[in-house]
Amino acid sequence: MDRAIRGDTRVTLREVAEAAGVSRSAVSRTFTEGACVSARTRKKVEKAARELGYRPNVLARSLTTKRTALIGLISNNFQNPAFMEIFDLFTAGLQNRGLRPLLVNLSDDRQAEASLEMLMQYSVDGVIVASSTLPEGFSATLAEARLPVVHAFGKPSTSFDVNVVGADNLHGGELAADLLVERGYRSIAFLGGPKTASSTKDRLQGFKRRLRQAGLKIAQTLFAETYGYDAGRKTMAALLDRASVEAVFCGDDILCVGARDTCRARGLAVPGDIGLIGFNDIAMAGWEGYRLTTVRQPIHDIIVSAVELIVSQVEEPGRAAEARIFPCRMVERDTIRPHAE
Amino acid sequence: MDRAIRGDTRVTLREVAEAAGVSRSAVSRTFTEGACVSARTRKKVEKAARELGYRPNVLARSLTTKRTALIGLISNNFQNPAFMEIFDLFTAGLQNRGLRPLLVNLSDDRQAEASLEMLMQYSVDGVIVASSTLPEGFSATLAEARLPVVHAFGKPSTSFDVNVVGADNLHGGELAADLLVERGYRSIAFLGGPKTASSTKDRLQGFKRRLRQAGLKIAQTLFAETYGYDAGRKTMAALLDRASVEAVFCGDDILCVGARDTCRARGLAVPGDIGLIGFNDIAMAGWEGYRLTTVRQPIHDIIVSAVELIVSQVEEPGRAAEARIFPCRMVERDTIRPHAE
DNA sequence: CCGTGATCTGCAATCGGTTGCAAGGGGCGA
DNA sequence: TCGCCCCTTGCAACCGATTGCAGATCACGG
Repeated sequence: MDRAIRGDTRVTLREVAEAAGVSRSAVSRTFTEGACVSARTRKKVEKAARELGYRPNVLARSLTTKRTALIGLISNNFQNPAFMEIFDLFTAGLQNRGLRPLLVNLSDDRQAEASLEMLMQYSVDGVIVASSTLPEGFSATLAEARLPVVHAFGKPSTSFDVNVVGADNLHGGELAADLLVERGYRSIAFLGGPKTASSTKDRLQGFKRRLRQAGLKIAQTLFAETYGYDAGRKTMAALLDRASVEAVFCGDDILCVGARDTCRARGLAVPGDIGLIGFNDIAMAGWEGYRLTTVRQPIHDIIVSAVELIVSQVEEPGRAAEARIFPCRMVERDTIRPHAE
Repeated sequence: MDRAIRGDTRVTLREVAEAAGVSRSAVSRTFTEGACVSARTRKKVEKAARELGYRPNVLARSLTTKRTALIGLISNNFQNPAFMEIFDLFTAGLQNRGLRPLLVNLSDDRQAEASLEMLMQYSVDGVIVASSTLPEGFSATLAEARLPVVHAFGKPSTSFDVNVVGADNLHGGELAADLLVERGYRSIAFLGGPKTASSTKDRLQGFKRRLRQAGLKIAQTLFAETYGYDAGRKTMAALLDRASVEAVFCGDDILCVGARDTCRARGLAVPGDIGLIGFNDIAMAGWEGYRLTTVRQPIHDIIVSAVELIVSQVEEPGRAAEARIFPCRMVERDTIRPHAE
C-alpha cells in the first residue's frame, strides 16, 4: 500500500490526484497553507496521500515559489571548540524557523569562490557567514550577488554594505586593558589570532588604545596562525622565548588555553608568574584545569540575532543592511592576580 | 551586462539560448558532462553564459536527473568537542566529492520523525548518521524508506540491515581492562556515557568480560546523561561520593576530562590517587592540562570510510549493507600509573 | 423557482532544466 | 559530383510541483 515505504519510487502529486479522483491542483492546494479547498476534497486527498505515503517534493515546489528554505552556513573555523556551541545554536535556531542549514567548510580558502557559486546554484534563500577570519570582502561578494547575507562575528564595515552581527571587540579589548592596569601589570603582551582577522584587529586596537591612555605600551604583539590550541601553545612559547612579560591578553579563549598549557609545561605559575586573559568565555574557560579570566562575548544573543536578521532579510529583500553589536563583559576567574590590598 | 551581478533575477537557460542564438538543449548540453556539442556552439554558449552570468539551477536539474548531491548529516551530539573534528572531516570529505551536507541537529529527540520527513522532502541522495547515542532503530527507519544510509560511530546490528562504520568498541573496552590489570589496579569503576548508547554498552561489555577473565569485578558502574564535560564531572563526583576506587575507565574522553577535573577540584592526584582511562583520543586528550591515557579510535579512517560507503551506496542502490569496523589501540600518557618495577 | 454572489474546482501555463528522437548538415570516400 | 554515415541540433515531452483564470457548484434570500 505505502509505495514510499515499499520504496519503488517516490509518490507524486499526480498519483495522489488520481487516487483521490481530483485534479492535481486540488492536491496541491490541500498541502498549501491558506489555499481554498472544501473540507470534502481535503479529506479525500488526505486519505489518498496517507495511503500512498505521499511527501511533497519541496525542491520541485521551490521552482515556482522561489523559496528553498535552504540557508548556507559558512565557516572556516573547525579548530576552535567555540564553534561547537556556535553550530549547535545556529542549526537549532534555523531548524526552529523551518530553515535548513547547508553547511560549508571553508577551511581551505581557495574554495571560497567555488563555494559561493555552489550556494547560488542551490538557490539558497540566504547565507550566514560565521567567522571573523574571512577577508572583509567575502560577505560583500555574496551581497553583491543580491543574496541575503548576515555576517556573524564580523565587523561592521564602512566600505561594504553588509549585515553584521557581532560583539563590540574594541570595547572588549578595552576591558582587558582596564583590568590589567587596575591590577598593576606593567609589562604586557598581546597574543592575537590571525593578523588579518577583524576580531583580532579590533581587540588589539581597543586594548592598545586603553593601555596608551594609562601611559603604557604593549611590550610584545604576536599573532597566531589560526584560532586553535596548537597555534596558541606555539605562539606563547615564542613569546616567552623573546622576553618575559607580566601578563598576556589572548585574542581568544582557545589561544589562551594553549598559552596556559605552555606555561604549565614550562613550570610557570598562573597567575603567580604570569597573568592571562582570554576572550569569548567558552564553556572550557570555566573548566577546572583552566579557569580563565576572560572577556565574555554574548554568543547566544549574537546567534539569535543573526538568525532573526537573516529571516527578515529573506522576507524583505530590499531592506537596508544593519549592524548589531553586542557589549562584552569581563568574567573574572583565576588567571589574573587579585586586587592588591 | 552581468544580470546575476546586477541582481534583478537569476539568468536562465532560455535567456542564454536566446543570446547565443541556439536552442535550449544546446545550452543544457554545454553544461552537461559528456554530452555531444560541437566546439563552435560550445564556444558561443560559453560566451553568452559568461556575459550574462549564468549559473545552472541544480535543483531544477535534480528534478529530471533524480540526483541532488545533497547528503543529510545527522547528529545529536553538540556537547562533545570530538564532534568538531568529526564535522570538519565529514564536511571536507563530502565537499571533495561534490556532495553538500545538509546538517540536522537532533539534540531534541522528539524531532527525529520530522527530520527524517524533512530529509526525504529535500530529496537528499543519502544520509549519514553520526552518533552512537541514537536508538538502534533510527537509521533502520531511514533505510526502510529506501534512503541510502550510513551510520557512523554506530554498532553493527543483527536485527537491522544498515550500513555501519565504526570502531571495535568491544575490543577497545578490553584494551582498557588489560592495561588496568597489568598495572595492578584491583578496585575499578566504569563511568560510561548514556546507558542506551551502543558505544557505551559495547565498551562496558568488553571491559567487563576481560576483567572477569582476570578474576576481577567492576566495583561501580555509572552512566553519564550525555557525552559532555559537565556530565563527566557530575558523574565522577557521584562515583567518588559512593566509594573510593583505584581507577576509572571512562567511556569517552570528554567524560574523562570532566572526571579529571573533578579529581583536580577535590585535590586527588592523577594517577597518584586514582587512575583514569578515556576513549577516543581527541586532540584535547593530549593537552598539557590533561594528558589522558586513552583508547584511540581511528576517527579519520572511520569518516573517510563512511563517506566512501555513502557514495557507493548512492551510486549502486541495490548494494548489500556493509559493516566496517576499525581496531582501536591504547595511547598511553599520564593518567595511569606506570608499570611497577 | 430563479438570480446572485461566494466558494470550489480544473485547465493550462509556468518554474528551469534534461533527454529521446528524428531531421539537418558536414565531411568523406568512391 | 553523388551518396552515405556520423556528428550536431532542435523539437517536444517530461520532471513535480504552483497558480491565474474562468467556469462550475452551492447556499441563500427574494
